[in-house]
Amino acid sequence: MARDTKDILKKNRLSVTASREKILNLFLDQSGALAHGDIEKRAGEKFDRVTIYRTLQVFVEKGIIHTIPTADNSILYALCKDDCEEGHHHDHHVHFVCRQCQNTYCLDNVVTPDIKLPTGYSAKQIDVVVEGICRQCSI
Amino acid sequence: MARDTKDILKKNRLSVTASREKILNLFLDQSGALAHGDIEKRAGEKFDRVTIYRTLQVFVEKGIIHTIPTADNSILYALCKDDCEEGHHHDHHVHFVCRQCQNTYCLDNVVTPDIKLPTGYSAKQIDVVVEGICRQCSI
DNA sequence: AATCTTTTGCAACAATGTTGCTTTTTTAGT
DNA sequence: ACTAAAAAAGCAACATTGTTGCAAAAGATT
Ligand SMILES: [Mn+2]
Ligand SMILES: [Mn+2]
Ligand SMILES: [Zn+2]
Ligand SMILES: [Zn+2]
Repeated sequence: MARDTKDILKKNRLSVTASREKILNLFLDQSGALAHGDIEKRAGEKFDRVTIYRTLQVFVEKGIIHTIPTADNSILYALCKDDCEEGHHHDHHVHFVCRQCQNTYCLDNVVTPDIKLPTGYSAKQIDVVVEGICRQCSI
Repeated sequence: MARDTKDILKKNRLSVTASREKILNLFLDQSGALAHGDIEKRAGEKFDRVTIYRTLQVFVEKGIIHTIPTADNSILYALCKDDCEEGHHHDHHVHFVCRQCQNTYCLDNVVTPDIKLPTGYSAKQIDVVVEGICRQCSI
């Protein structure tokens, strides 16, 4: 349980609690994205499902984590490494879903491209999800 | 109930049934994407929920409709206008979610860009979802 | 340490999705 | 058109996932 978690929570004006530290640590210890279900399993039966839902919601609102769109009805969450703020995210990176290991990664260095839209449409946010084989799995 | 639906179903070697025709027609009559819930409402209480689930599943497998990734845990479906085949989709267009009317549209003429990935990653499929204001809503 | 505030856990509920089985409908062959 | 075989629909039961209100517990502040 690194000291980091307390700092991150305090910096975001959140009270420091066991579940918040635990859940935040899962994200810090992990390169990929996590679904609510993953957290429920890895947290080790310790926390109520409702607490996890509420914690994830607060983390998203504070700009600590962001959601990743998927085509299969599961919301994924990953740490924000960009300069996200409360109520305002700035995640402009591409997400990668591996068909083999099933993990989803933030490709923090791959910036979402601009998209030329037809007249009349204006873009506020662009999400790119690439599906394929990740580095680990192509070795 | 246009003649089209029967043809489309037959072309895909599916038996022609009332629910399949009804659901297929909802997609044909509609420019935007539909969620399972939308279909349940618009079909007018006529069909069992299970039938709708199974119909959507079959349509996706046959390449008649495709799913659209969302960040809010709802699977959206839209007609395939590209040359999709059974078990193999070829939808390479961008999807647009309007923040105002909440509709999701296939921008069939906007092709998904290539993404340069870090070494080791290989792409099989690229999904782009643009969020903003649609043409209708910006008038 | 005492108080005030926030978060947690619980229970109950709602919504969504799945499965097995029976009945009904469709299809294909006569 | 009639019949037999095959496929799909409907139903019920269940599983999973997400939501809400409220009392108890824990955290922050003085
Ligand atoms: Mn990300
Ligand atoms: Mn589409
Ligand atoms: Zn992988
Ligand atoms: Zn709109």
